[in-house]
Amino acid sequence: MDHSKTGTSHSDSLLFLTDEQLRKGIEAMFFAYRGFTADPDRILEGMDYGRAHHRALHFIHRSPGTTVNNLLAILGVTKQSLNRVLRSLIEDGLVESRVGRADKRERHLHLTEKGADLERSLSDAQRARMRAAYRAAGPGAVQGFRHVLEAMMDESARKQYLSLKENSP
Amino acid sequence: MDHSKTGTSHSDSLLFLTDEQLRKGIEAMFFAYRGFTADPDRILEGMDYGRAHHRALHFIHRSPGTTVNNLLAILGVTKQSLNRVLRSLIEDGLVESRVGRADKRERHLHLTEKGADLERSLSDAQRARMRAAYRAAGPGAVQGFRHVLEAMMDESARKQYLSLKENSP
DNA sequence: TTGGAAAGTCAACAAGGCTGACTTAAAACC
DNA sequence: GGTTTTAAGTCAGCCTTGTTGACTTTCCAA
Repeated sequence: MDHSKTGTSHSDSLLFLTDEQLRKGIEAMFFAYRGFTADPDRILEGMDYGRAHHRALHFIHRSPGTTVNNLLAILGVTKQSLNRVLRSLIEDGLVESRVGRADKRERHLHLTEKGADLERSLSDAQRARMRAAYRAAGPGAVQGFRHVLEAMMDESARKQYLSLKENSP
Repeated sequence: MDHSKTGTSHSDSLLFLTDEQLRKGIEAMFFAYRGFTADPDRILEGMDYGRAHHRALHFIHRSPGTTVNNLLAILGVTKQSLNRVLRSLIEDGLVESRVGRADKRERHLHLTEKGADLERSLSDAQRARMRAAYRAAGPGAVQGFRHVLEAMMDESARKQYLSLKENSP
């Protein structure tokens, strides 16, 4: 297989896709993801919580009343892994677990006021960075950013991403 | 603080930056990063290696002869953490560590043929996904994608990202 | 020649993934 | 009504990848 730049570029209808360009994109993802998680990580360090707790808080906030099974599917982790995180959040009074009314096997998850406070401080920080990045890149860039990211997801992730509240495109 | 949609949108010269939009961007990063790492992860599972090994191989490939200290700065991990990864790669004959000529304290890292083979299979998979995403999103989107990601990085990460071989913009 | 930087090593630990086995309760099925 | 399936939770144990702290060896440079 030929991995030189000419290998993909000359035979390709989209000439801009050199391996060089692709490598830059890959590295951009790597470095940007670090920035993306840096602010919440900073807030959480020192507390007993980590990135896993942040993710749980985010998706419970986004979809109040979601079930444990739902959350498992979204986060893509095992029940045991999530349970550890969820247990500490419930014990500390950040998350409330309510027995389902229609189906009593299910537990519906909600943030308490305290949980909502932490979630807000985390997402404020993350949104601030995202907002700054969007502003710096300009309106046109935002659409492209989202398009590429959506195309990069696995099928199942894309479905989860697109589901729930559909909003203005 | 007001976190409703109107809180940021009405007083803002860039009207598209609603909290809703920002949340979508945040979730896009989360789901896309999973897709981004999925293919290499699949290749590495079963081998004794993980994502940390992939990262080391990538940056040694990109900058042959880089020193350990250099690599530490790029990867943003501790010496001990990298050392464990590097040791196994060297023991398995994927990476070669050469004593520096000018400064014999330094070790310069190179991929062996075997190491280059693995690196190639990993980056082939990752590039294929990136290429598909770029194609699906179209030429205009790629610029926007990169602009937003670059703006999202920390200062130090951005410098590292922009340094080394500068290529066609 | 001495101080300090670069590299490596050892020990111990934590977060957050994983598998496998098992319980409980409730729903769904036949 | 009895059986099977499902949702949740738990226990035990493992792995990877990150961390800190203490220490040694090498060797450059002031």
